[in-house]
Amino acid sequence: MPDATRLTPLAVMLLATLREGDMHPYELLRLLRDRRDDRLVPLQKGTTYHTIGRLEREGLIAEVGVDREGNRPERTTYTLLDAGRKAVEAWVRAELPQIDRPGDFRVALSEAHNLDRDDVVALLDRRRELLIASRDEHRAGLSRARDRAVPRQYMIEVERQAALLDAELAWQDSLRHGLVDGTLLWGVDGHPHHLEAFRVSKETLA
Amino acid sequence: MPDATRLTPLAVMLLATLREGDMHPYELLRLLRDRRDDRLVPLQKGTTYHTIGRLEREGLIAEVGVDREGNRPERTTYTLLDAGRKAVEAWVRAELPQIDRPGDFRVALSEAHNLDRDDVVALLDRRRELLIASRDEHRAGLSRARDRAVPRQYMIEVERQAALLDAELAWQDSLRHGLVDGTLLWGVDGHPHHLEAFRVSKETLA
DNA sequence: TGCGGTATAGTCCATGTGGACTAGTCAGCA
DNA sequence: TGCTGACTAGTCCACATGGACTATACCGCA
Repeated sequence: MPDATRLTPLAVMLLATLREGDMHPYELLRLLRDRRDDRLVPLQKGTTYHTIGRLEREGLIAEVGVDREGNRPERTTYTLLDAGRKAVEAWVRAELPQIDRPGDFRVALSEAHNLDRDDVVALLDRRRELLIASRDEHRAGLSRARDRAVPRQYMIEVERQAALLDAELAWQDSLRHGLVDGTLLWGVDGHPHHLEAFRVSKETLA
Repeated sequence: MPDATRLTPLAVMLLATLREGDMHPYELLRLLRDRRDDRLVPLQKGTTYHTIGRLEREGLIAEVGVDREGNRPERTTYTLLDAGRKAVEAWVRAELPQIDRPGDFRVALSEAHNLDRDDVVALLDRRRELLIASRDEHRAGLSRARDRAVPRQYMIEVERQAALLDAELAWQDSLRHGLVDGTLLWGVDGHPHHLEAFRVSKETLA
């Protein structure tokens, strides 16, 4: 019921950004680029406009007037609907425990601050199991390969993957600790001046 | 000159697999699936057939007869042309030093054994600089954020990325050591029975 | 005053992807 | 013997992506 149509990572970023206020597509794009969000998703113009159109047809955002400045092309401003807000949350909940689609996970992690602490911990715990299973499969493959005297040069990508999975596990466990023992402030507790702080945080990478 | 048209990761895998002998598309697909190469690239049927068609039009592979068994649909067998062989190598050379498109890098790494040792070291050294630059940028962003008292909850994705870049660097340095001090056998030295060993190595993940 | 470059704002088309569909074959089982 | 499900082999269509294109406004500089 939450949504039948699967959101793309870009769609999620656009919806999430619209929480900060009504905007027109080009403004969204410029904002995300200034914030270096092209680290997370490719930010192309064509794709952005198409995505906005789609989100409107799906009832997640809506037009709120067409303003025009001087003789420039008209700018259609959009607003985030409640369905859109819910769709983001559902998407984050769905992607946070996954390990395929690493790109999507990064986006989900960036938007995880919308969920509350306990939910994030639970979702990441599910992810942890998948990480361990995958790491073990890779290790098992490596030892089978050794048994069969397979030259190591063919296994370097598997070795790398195992190493990175270990690193991911280590990082995630440290995040978990921060979340459960309260070291890492979360949600409303975490930001003194609410949205202003958020806005700044995003610009800080530039 | 090497290629004007950009290869997709799947195309590279298909070309690389055709080195093991002439095959028809379905056989390629089944082989790659058995080898769990869907770890590296999505292996869909539609995409596979389209890619094969494209590779033929571009002159990287060629039909070598249409065989048919019983009343089943005809199977068009393809062979790897020399241009195709070169295209794979060029692609690997191009992707191995990059850090955007992590998925492509994994494919390049899997096929790196076609290049010789010194080339791989040189290409990875270029990549190392990019890794360090990116890691440092992420760290700089984090300390700027601290200075401006940006709540840490908004920075967790950046923290993660910095941590994973460190892990990647550590892994890559260990690979480099193996390559330069000869611990890691490479190229023809590395495999006692040539292609048989290779074939086995791929199946060993299953 | 005129020129070029960049920013604003958006459209359009070629290509790539992936799920749905077709259709025959074979093995197991009731 | 007939039915079901899985495997073989491939086609087709809807959608997403991204580069190219259009067109106006503004700023600096010569």
